[in-house]
Amino acid sequence: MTRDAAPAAPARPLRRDAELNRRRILESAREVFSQRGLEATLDDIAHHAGVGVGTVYRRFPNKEHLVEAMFVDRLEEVGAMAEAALAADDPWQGFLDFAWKTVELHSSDRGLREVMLSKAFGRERVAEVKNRLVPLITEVVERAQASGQLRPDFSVTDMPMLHQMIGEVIEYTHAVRPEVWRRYFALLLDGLRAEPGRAELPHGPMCIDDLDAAACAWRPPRHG
Amino acid sequence: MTRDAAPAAPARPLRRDAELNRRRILESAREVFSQRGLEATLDDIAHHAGVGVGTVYRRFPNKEHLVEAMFVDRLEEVGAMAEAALAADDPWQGFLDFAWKTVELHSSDRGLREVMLSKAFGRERVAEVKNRLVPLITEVVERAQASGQLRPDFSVTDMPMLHQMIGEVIEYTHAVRPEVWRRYFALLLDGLRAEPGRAELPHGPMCIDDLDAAACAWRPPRHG
DNA sequence: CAAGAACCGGAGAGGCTGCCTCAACTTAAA
DNA sequence: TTTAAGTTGAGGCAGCCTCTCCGGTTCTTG
Repeated sequence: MTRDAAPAAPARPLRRDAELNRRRILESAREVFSQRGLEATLDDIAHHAGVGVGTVYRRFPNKEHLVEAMFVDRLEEVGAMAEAALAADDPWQGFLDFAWKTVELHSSDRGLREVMLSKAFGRERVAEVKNRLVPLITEVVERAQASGQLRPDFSVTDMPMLHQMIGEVIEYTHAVRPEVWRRYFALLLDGLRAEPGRAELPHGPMCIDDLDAAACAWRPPRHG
Repeated sequence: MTRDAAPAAPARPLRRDAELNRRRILESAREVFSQRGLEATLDDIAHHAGVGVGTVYRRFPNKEHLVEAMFVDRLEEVGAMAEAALAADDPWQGFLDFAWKTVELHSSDRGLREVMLSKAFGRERVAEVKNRLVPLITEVVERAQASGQLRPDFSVTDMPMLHQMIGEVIEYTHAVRPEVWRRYFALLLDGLRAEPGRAELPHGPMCIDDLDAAACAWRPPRHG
């Protein structure tokens, strides 16, 4: 559990009810951010936690600090996944597992996806964890390449783009067919093998009506 | 050139200066929408055209009508591309050309991309043109499959998802490496061939710094 | 060369949304 | 019992966008 936000806090313990509320807020933040992304309001989170907005602001100076407190742990999870991939006997299988698992994580947590792919959220701590991830993922990729199973012209910097692409599919379709992203990720992975091959797609295509429904729900991103 | 927006206008000709302004507005709308997407304000467009906002609103009852007037023609272009694809000798080459050309169109016109992939913009006329596109594209796909070169488990409904994926790459990277999307589209297409094969990627990977810059600029989409 | 219809400009009304504050009230803990 | 810590939620403030309005300008026609 991440501690509160004060820089070098003397760690004065919170009053019992306050501590309870703090937990409730964190819990709600996790739920709300994962469903609605970082655009969720602190008002939303407060309401969802059954406390007043003021209570949230008393505990976290602003949204950014809350995000920070929220996502450091989850980012560490990704690190653990990378380590598991490196421990795998078959480098290619390790790579595949890592890729599927991280995308799965993104699919279940919109907030995490946004923190991972943008530098606009979270501050030092988040950036630091992310930096620690880079060499790890690089090795996952290079090991798979060295084993001759991942195409040699693939690059670590392609990884976030993979996530970006599938992230968009998830965003577009989650209300209609929350699992179709697997189809497109499989398609993508079929283009990644060094020895070309075709895996069976793990999910059928959408029908036109699904697509229509998705198009109705979708709103394009807002500026930069 | 699309005419003005009145339902069954008696076609009273505009005054010369008014007509000039109307053209200027349309031209600016095309430019501004294509660069900044449909989130651009009518104020922006007016300013860019060197006229007052009032002038825009005098000519187009609201933003939606302007969008409508704007994009019907461009959508027709896509239809023409599909027909060209059907006329190609090699069905697979036709499919490839169509895919590359449409994505290229999206890459140069953010507004068009948004109109294509969302049902929230444009009204009857746009919807109608889009509907006419469906059977055409279906045939492009099926012809490529019948020739045995496009993988048989591909579906027409996968086409918009391809565009969605690459659209996101474009969005994410255009400020930094406006052409990398080609790399990822090639990767995707490598997963689409029935007979697996590896084409040389038409664009190298980004370096870490580029990726960082892209991540800084990127803001996640805003709700639905 | 009027006269007047059509047109222009752009400040700002009106409406929405989101971040955060504060004064009045409640409660745990010493 | 006292009091510091905690809570609350309406509302201040700021930004953003769509669209209106009216004083002033410009074209066109008789």
